[in-house]
Amino acid sequence: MAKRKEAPKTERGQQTRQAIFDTAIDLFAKRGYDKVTVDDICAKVGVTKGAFYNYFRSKDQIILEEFMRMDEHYVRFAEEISSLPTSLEKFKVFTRAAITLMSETGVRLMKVLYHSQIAPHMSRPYLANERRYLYRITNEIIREGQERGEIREDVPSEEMASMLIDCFRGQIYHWCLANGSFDLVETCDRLMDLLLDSLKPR
Amino acid sequence: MAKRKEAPKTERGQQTRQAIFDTAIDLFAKRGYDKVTVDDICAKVGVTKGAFYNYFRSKDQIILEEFMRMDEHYVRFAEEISSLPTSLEKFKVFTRAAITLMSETGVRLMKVLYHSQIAPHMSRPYLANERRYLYRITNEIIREGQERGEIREDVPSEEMASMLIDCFRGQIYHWCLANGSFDLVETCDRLMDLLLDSLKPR
DNA sequence: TGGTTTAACATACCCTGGTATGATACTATG
DNA sequence: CATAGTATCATACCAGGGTATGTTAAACCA
Repeated sequence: MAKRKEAPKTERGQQTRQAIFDTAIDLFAKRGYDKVTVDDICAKVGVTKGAFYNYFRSKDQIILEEFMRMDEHYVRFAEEISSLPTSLEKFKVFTRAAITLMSETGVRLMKVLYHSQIAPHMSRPYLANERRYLYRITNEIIREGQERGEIREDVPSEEMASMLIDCFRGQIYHWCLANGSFDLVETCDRLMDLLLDSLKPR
Repeated sequence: MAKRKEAPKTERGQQTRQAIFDTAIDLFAKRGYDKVTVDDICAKVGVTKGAFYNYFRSKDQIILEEFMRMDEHYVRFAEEISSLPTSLEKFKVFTRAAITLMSETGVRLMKVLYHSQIAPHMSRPYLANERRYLYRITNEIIREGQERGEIREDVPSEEMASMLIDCFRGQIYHWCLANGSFDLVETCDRLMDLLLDSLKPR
């Protein structure tokens, strides 16, 4: 599922791959993604492009992999909300945690991600992969809410989840466009207030 | 405001610029944006890169300019909805017209736009320019609705407009990610049903 | 009319992400 | 032990967007 180009098969390969990854993330954080060339990364690690492209299919993929790790957090969030009384509250708290995570990740990294995911050659963008925990958990919250009669049932849960995620994603996209010049969490809180109303049964 | 690199100052310049623009749009439509090089465009026009970059600051800007023309349509839409009875209906019809326009523009072009607008070096993205007609008109509809008591007043109209636009933008982003594999207008119609509820006064 | 400016291009080049291919060294197998 | 296979990397190269620097020719003055 992770779609890594190819996992290293030797101990040495593991280390090289890891060194490339760590160095890249470090340099990106310091200078910004577009100010770091693949050659820069390789030079600092002490290898050449041959090594880089043996383990990563593109420069973008470094960012994508860093982002995919974030998905792991969602599972933790899902556990933490299990005790909340209503589905609406679960949705609210879970989403807020996710947005906070984005915010902490920083606009620079998020911007690179949102940029690369919509690139012309990108075939199966990770962001839209409905098997991600983000989708599965959101869908489950909605579905449960519908079952309990706390959420309107005229829209299938999958579709509802997708629409809601897209709404917040629009805010994130805007946040990236604006280079993080407004508080993402705060804005999404207000959006949440709007959306929660529309979820209640007719 | 248009931020064109530099407008031609002679008749000949006008024609060259126009020829480059028309040829580029034509080639993009036929082969797709990323399958057309700047040299391709220049070759067909019969000039060199020197001419191209004298009139356009980047390859992306061709797309952006095509898109900026679409903004003109919004003014027409705004006139057409002026006779509708309620603000909610105005918002609904106006937004639907805008989305339909995107849909007709095609996912290929929209994808290039959404991709280039979020590029690392992009400083003042046109999409987020709040002086665009899209923002001004939407804001005016909301403001009027609040004045009439048809729309909740606990959120300032500018902020409300921005949030709503972002919601639909999230759908468009998703649509681009999915390479247009679902019906954008239809999906946005369903989203509209959700959002309208949440706009009503508390 | 001669000199000066400047718009409109042409030429040559750089930068950088990505690829194609080859060399090396380690491992498994007969 | 010889051979084949394979993972890891190095070298050389390409493509394509973008830039820096001329060169030409028309317009504009004095």
